[in-house]
Amino acid sequence: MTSAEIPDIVISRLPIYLRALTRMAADSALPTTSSGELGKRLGISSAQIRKDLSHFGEFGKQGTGYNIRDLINHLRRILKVEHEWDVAVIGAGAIGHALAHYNGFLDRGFRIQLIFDSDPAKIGTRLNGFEVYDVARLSEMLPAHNIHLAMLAVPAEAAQAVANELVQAGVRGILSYAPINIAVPETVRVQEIDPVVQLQRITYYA
Amino acid sequence: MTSAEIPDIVISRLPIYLRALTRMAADSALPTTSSGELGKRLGISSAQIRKDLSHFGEFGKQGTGYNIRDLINHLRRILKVEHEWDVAVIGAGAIGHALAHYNGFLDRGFRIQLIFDSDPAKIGTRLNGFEVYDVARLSEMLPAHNIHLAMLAVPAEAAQAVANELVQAGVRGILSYAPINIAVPETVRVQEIDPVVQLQRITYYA
DNA sequence: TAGATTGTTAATCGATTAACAATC
DNA sequence: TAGATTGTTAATCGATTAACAATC
Repeated sequence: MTSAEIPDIVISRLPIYLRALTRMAADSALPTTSSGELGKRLGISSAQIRKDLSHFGEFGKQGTGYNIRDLINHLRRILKVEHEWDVAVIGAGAIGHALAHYNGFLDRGFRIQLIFDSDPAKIGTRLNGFEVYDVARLSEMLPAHNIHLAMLAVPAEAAQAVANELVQAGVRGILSYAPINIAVPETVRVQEIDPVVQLQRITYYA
Repeated sequence: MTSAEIPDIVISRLPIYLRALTRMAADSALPTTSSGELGKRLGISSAQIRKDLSHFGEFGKQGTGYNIRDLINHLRRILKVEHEWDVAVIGAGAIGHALAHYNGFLDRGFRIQLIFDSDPAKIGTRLNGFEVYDVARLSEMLPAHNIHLAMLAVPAEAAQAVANELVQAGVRGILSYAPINIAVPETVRVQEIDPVVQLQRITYYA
């Protein structure tokens, strides 16, 4: 009954639940919600939500539903975002720039700490207050700052090589914006964001 | 036997296959590949790749595998990206800026045509050569330019209202960067990109 | 109490995989 | 021919849903 056996498809829905609940907490005066209400909002069946949550404990009350703030706290703990993770951004181009300026990270568990680039013209400049460091210093600086998460926003040609360095530097998870499949040891988790993949999932149905 | 009954999970893998094949075509001198080779590259079983493709036809040859260029063309046709789609970007902030400068769209089936913002300071300026238009002109300009796809890069508070306007303006698909669940009629397809959701899928396993 | 909603069970539904005849 | 690999079938595996006793 370790967490290892919980299906990844379940895990992938938890951040969606957490996001919707956080919004409900901000929008609504009511302290509670139900699997029915949450499901309607997300287009998911109430049974699926209850089943998903049941992998982790009993968070609701019959007749009443779920206390929103409590469930938020449970999900934060489950997803390990009760505290902030320090994150490095690799690549100070347009995507790195957008990431550095995005203000939606902090209250959802992530704090950008370091930004790297390989372009001498960018190294030493500042991006939203962050100094841009030489990517050559990855292996030195990530361990020194105890950083285990990285967002990869370099050109596709460079992505695999940089990913290798990240792994060497002790990174355990990579959010990759490069439109390629990067290969990493199975101890390292990769999630990728490729807008074209998402767009093509739309056009198929056109 | 219409395409409507093909599982969405299958559709979601096709852009990944297409992307990997395009890379293989560029990298390798060999004209063919096999489900085994492609699967190894993507961490997917060869059986699954053959099964997925079998929904659409017979594209391979026993003993030989698949001609890479042919399979690319089949997938482009299936995903309806043989020709480019004109796309609008709503929001000329950091994300809109990154999208406007991204040069990975055109050869994968998408061409940014119009950019909108609500900020008077941005309206009329240029972003990578594109003029930024007043978002109030959405409902006039999208139909005039025959645009049915949009990338939504506005603040979360504005996202639902803008999505409503997009739907009104005849948009059939939305790629949303807003960290909320936007509600649309079921004739409209939405895909969302939320880096925090992806990061939380990583930290769970930490 | 009556109404609402949970957590869980069992049934259903759907996706993945193993295996192999066909054949290049 | 021998080796390789497809497309497909059937079996297996896993996820979703319907239903309901428990209970707030």
